[in-house]
Amino acid sequence: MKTTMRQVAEAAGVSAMAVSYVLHGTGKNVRVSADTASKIRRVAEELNYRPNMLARSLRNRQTNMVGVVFQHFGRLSEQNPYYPMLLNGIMNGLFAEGYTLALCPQLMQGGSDEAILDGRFDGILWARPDFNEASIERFKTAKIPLVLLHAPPGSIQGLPTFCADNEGALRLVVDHLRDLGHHKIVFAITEVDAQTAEGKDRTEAFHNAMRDSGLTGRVFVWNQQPQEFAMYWAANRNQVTAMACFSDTLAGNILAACRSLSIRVPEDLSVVGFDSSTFCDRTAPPLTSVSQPVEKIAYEAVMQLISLIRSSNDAAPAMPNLSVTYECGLDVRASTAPPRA
Amino acid sequence: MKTTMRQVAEAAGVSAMAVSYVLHGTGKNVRVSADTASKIRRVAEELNYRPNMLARSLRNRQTNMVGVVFQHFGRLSEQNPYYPMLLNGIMNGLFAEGYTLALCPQLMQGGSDEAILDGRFDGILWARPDFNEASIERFKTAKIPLVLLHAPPGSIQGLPTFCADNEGALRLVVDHLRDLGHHKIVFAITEVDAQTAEGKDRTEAFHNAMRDSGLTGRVFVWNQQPQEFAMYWAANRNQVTAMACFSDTLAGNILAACRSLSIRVPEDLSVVGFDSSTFCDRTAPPLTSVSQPVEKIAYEAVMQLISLIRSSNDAAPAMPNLSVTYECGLDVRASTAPPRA
DNA sequence: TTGAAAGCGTTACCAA
DNA sequence: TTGGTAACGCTTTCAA
Repeated sequence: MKTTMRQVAEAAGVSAMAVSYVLHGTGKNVRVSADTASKIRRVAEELNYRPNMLARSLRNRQTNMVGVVFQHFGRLSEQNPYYPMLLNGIMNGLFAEGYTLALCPQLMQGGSDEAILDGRFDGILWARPDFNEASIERFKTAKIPLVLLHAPPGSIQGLPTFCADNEGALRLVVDHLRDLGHHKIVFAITEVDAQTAEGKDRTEAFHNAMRDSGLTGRVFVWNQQPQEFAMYWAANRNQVTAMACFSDTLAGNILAACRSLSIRVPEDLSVVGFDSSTFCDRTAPPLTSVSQPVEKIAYEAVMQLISLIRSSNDAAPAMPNLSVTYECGLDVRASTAPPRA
Repeated sequence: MKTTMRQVAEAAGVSAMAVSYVLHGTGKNVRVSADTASKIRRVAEELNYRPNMLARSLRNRQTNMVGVVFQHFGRLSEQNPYYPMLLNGIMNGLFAEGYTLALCPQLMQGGSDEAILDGRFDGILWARPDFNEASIERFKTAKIPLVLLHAPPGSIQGLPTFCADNEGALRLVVDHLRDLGHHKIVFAITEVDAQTAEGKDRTEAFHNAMRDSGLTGRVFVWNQQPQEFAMYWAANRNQVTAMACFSDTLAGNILAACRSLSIRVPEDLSVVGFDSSTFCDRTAPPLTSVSQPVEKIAYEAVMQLISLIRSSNDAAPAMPNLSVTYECGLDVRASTAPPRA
């Protein structure tokens, strides 16, 4: 049997609330003499008392738990270190502030998101790229602190969003390729990613950057089947000398597809990834890629969420409309080169 | 304001427990007419009622939450996909059974492990390689379902453990290297890993395998400083033609160190990793490595934990002494070859 | 300075 | 078939 506060109180010859005050600093109208306090502490120690968090949470209406949703259509990639980096940022932020990170099936498996509302979580970090109007609406009416990652600014009104500066990033990519002499540049994206807000944002950013360079960009939506890539290449080999990819993972798959089709990178095709993780140093050839501060983004989103949680009791809720973008860089490696004459 | 069960009951003109029965199937002695039931459901819908999980957990003494401890001295590696694989296995098991995965700071940051006992978790999955006698003792007395990963059989009595078959794995490695013609084989391990139970187990397994092959094995404990490796090589270059490493990550670092010292792999030195993740295909040269079914191990450990949780209410607690090991394979890639004559 | 009592939202037990 | 009552473990308010 677990020891309860009452048992401690009884054994120490005091009331339950004295114990509560001494051990948790609760109750402002209460003063206990130093003697009593130390006696309570000793008795608690002797009885091996452990406060029950459930009861405290129920009473205090706060759980110190944050729900995190980061699953991207299934499984974590084994190749792309994106999620470890994301988790590092999240854990750094949450743990330093004493919050527990929870991944709950209802949130992760995309069933009903009632779990958001059942009192389990003080706040939600939505780090998954897919969300639709209906869920956004529920988020807003839920009145629970909520922060979104991967949500391009403007895609959502009234909720704080944290996202890479896709516009600037794709400008870097296009400028780099154009400076190398490329004109026939294609943006490659998977069918799945193409449906996310960030997918749409990067696609649009690509078009904008191309237009500003006086070029016309085209998009290759790939279902990740090898034969589909072979067909695309057969039909378009004269229309494309460079591919800017939505992610490193996709770029890696394209490198593999090129290898099996004897398409030489970068001689026949330049390839650019997005994320610039350690993964890019291991590919053959090493992958030129957009770098974004994943861990920093995650960390700052978490800290914003925590401040939102802490101020949610106050009268004036702190700026729920915050929208932060992060500047990206371009790490040039060996997968890009001038096109063949 | 959140709608409570009582409000639903009042609005429907019934008692709270009728609501509880209809919505959660609780209370066996209770029958409600079909009319009443549907009315209750309708009213609950209208009032947008959401059951409060905290209250239910407090009352039922179960949270459907499992605490997972997997942090290995700091951060998740960005190179080694070990943790994504581990998490995939854990999430597959937990989510399918409706459990929430929690990472809480007290458990992850190695402070006091009181969080184990404060009622938050139905069970604990200890997936971290470090544990000492004292913590084991607390685990046992805690009486909370607990399963350990990375704990070699025999290292812990009275708790279920799930682990790779290190003995067989290192036999595969030594046999492979011996068959190639190697005699001077060294087991490489980091200082940190050397202190874990699994580190000790693999070291011992290496010695056993070497002895059975009529060889004498030596161990290189590396603090991961480049100059330390340079010194080791300068002093031992004639005593070592092959290194069996504790992990892929370590093997990767050794490959990098070799490159900077112009030590050719595999001509001058054969290197073997442990885990055989996708990481091994990306290294130069691709890394020969022991394969272990990480995801399967994690999944089955989780399922065992869940069955332990479910039977912990029963009279007969289900075999707490289970100890499972998993057969490993050897994926031969390009980092091993016969030694130079 | 201390204690008694009333909740938080839910479920189990027992009477009706 | 129903409903009251007590309890889960803690904290706050109010009274002593």
